[in-house]
Amino acid sequence: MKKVLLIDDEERMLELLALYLKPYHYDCRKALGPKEGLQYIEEERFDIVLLDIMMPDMDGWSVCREICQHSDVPIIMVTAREQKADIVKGLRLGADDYITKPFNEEELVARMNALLRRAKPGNHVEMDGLLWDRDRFELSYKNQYIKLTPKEFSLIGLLMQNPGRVYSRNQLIDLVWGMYSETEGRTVDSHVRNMREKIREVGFPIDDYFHTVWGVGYKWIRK
Amino acid sequence: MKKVLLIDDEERMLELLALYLKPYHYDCRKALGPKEGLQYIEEERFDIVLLDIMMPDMDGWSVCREICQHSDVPIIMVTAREQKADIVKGLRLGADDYITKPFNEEELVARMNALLRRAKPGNHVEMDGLLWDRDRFELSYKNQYIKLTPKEFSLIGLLMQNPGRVYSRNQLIDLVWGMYSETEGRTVDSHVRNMREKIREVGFPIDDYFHTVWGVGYKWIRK
DNA sequence: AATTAATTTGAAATATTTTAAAAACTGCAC
DNA sequence: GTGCAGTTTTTAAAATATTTCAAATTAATT
Repeated sequence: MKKVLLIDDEERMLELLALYLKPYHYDCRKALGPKEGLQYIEEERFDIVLLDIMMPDMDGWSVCREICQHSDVPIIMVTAREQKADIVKGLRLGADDYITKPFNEEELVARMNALLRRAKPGNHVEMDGLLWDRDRFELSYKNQYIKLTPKEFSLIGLLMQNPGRVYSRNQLIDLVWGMYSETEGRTVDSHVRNMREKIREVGFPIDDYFHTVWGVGYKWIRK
Repeated sequence: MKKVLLIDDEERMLELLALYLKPYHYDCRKALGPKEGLQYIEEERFDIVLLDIMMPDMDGWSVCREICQHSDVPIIMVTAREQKADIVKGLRLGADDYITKPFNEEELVARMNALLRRAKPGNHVEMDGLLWDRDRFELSYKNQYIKLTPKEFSLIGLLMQNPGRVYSRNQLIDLVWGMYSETEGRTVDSHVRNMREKIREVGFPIDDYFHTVWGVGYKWIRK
């Protein structure tokens, strides 16, 4: 499910956009105004941003530039019809496309998909703000990076990608260490401990998610 | 220099487009009609295609579909104004953007650049004063030039153009040395060391940007 | 309370990266 | 061709970081 960030200073427009996108199963986050938008950008990872460029507080161009500096996320500008000069300016600043109000549902979705299709797909899972990203080899929570060792990283990745499923110590060794590893089961415990500690430190409620299943092993539970 | 394929069935329109793009140093190939266009696509590699969708011989949609099957090249449709339904259709078929006739030079170029930027890493990247420029084969920091060997130059370029992504030693060898190189992974380390030293010397805080990911490889992080 | 399992702890064993220096190679001028 | 200067690769050591493992402690189960 693709995560979309909607930035507009009109509550009504946010609702409208979200309504349009609902049937397509996008996961929409609504940001009322540029400040809130930028805050979200810093805290979470999005697949695409829809940005209204006519906001009074801080102009859309600044937001566009800021976003580009912080990440590579594709941006679609939402703008009033017939302002070609502005459009060119936006594309120069780093936006990828624009759509003019009033717009129709079909075009909006088509443009979003065209951009998403071209953006490189990554391998990642996200749970309540905790983001596991294989390509970056990073685990982060609200833009705080948690430095993990390779074993810790693989371990939590496996569990997060299969929420609900219990893995015994032996299964974990087979899957993370590789089949026929000589490693003993108790070793897993050490890595689990170290990992839990590191994640606790950044404020993520790891104990609500990463559970010990007594006498069996460990599991990640989806809230 | 970016290679552009223009497909239209009017000689005049081809000339016009080429004329528009001339000052921007694109390398334009003109294809008169869809047949010729598809032939070029099969024979050469282009960075972008401008496709007129109103052609009598074979309709633009088929061409669009064909091109997408043959390659990943970004496509901008050129179309008469106010045919929103058509636009949506095109975006679904694999086009990335459209522009309506009559168009102005600025918008055309802006759209092309936006697409090229996303499709392919550009010819130069800049991070906090450190400038990597492929055309000049130069890395510089605050107007001090850092003399790098070819391997060092490619290495840092690859990493700077994909900030955040981890590259394993083997991936780096495939990408920088070329696939099927016999070079061993440890060799990368040597080049990394030499490069770090050279960049450190001019005062750039390379260690804040160029990170070792223990047990995995190296990555460039965007601050 | 007895039993069993999980967690913590720290130190030893392993693995990886960095450093440094030597060897092999390359393109170029003579 | 030969020799040179610079580049690239290889190699081996020292420096770091991770992984393992076993003993001590704590927690859960019966």
